[in-house]
Amino acid sequence: MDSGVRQRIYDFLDTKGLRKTTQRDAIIEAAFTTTEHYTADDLLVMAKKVDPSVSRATVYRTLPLLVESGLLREMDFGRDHKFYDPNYVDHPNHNHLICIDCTKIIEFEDVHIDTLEVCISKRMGFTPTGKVVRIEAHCDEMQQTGKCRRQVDS
Amino acid sequence: MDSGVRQRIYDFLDTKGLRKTTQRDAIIEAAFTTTEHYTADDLLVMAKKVDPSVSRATVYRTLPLLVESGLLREMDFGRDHKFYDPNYVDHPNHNHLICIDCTKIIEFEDVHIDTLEVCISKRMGFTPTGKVVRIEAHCDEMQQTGKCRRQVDS
DNA sequence: ATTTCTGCAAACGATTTGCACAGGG
DNA sequence: CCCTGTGCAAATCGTTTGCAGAAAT
Repeated sequence: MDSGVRQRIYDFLDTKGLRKTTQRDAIIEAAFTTTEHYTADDLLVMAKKVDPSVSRATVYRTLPLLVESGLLREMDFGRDHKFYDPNYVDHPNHNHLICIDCTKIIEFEDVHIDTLEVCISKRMGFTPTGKVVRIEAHCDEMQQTGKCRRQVDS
Repeated sequence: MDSGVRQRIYDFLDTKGLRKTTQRDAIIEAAFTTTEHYTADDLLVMAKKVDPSVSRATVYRTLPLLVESGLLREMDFGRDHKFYDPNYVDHPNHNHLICIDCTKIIEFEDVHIDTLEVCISKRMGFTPTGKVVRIEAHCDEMQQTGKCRRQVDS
């Protein structure tokens, strides 16, 4: 976990007059030590490994703070639960491609998309602050060989 | 409502061995007579105007069918409920720009995005089947005049 | 006649919240 | 000390589901 992350969050909390606690610390530690996407419940499990006293309620109360700080991103895939993506810290403009064959999510960046985002917005009289780009696609490998190499998914 | 839409849905239902019912008819009528986005509950209200016997359960049971048929699209904005967008029938490739100032949602199409979708996917070894592009932006008018003309929102 | 559909109301499940105590400043 | 943060358990609320009767083919 990038040591600057915790500092950035505590600066953010400070600005809001919120306190530094062991539970929040454990949740932050867990939230940014992985590069995987996770649900609130996943995070609870991970945070409990850091500090078993962390409760589900605190996770649910902390998540919106992390999102508001801008370091964690809430993702709405078409699925049931909300997912969270900690990788925006290092890759603020990344996008997602979802493999229909193995449901694996691949992150990618593309400057053309970023440029288009601005151009299109400006054309309509807007100044963009963010975007969500999600592509759903079939794996060519699956098409040709009948199986998807990434299919190591849980 | 485009008369072909109902036919297309009933063809779809037929393929699945499902029946034509007055309630489904009312829901379909309501679902595609508007160009607004709506929630399941919104649709219930609209469908009840067509046929008061329509119940919430039937709306919830019909919505996934319409989505599966490809004529209705489920949209995950960051908001609480699921929204549905009936405009993919006429504009299968449209995207959304959300005005942060008035929360209004503007639909737009852009061939460059469509091209990029294919190029980027291919580069990674995929064949795209669909995309979600959502831009969040500030209204320049708001920036300059202090108010957003579109702010006639509910 | 057979099978799917429906409305109703109860169930569900992720998330939120009220409360009394714990802990940071 | 004061005020915020916490765990617990109960509440919330959009959505799903079991059931018995209604409707479609």
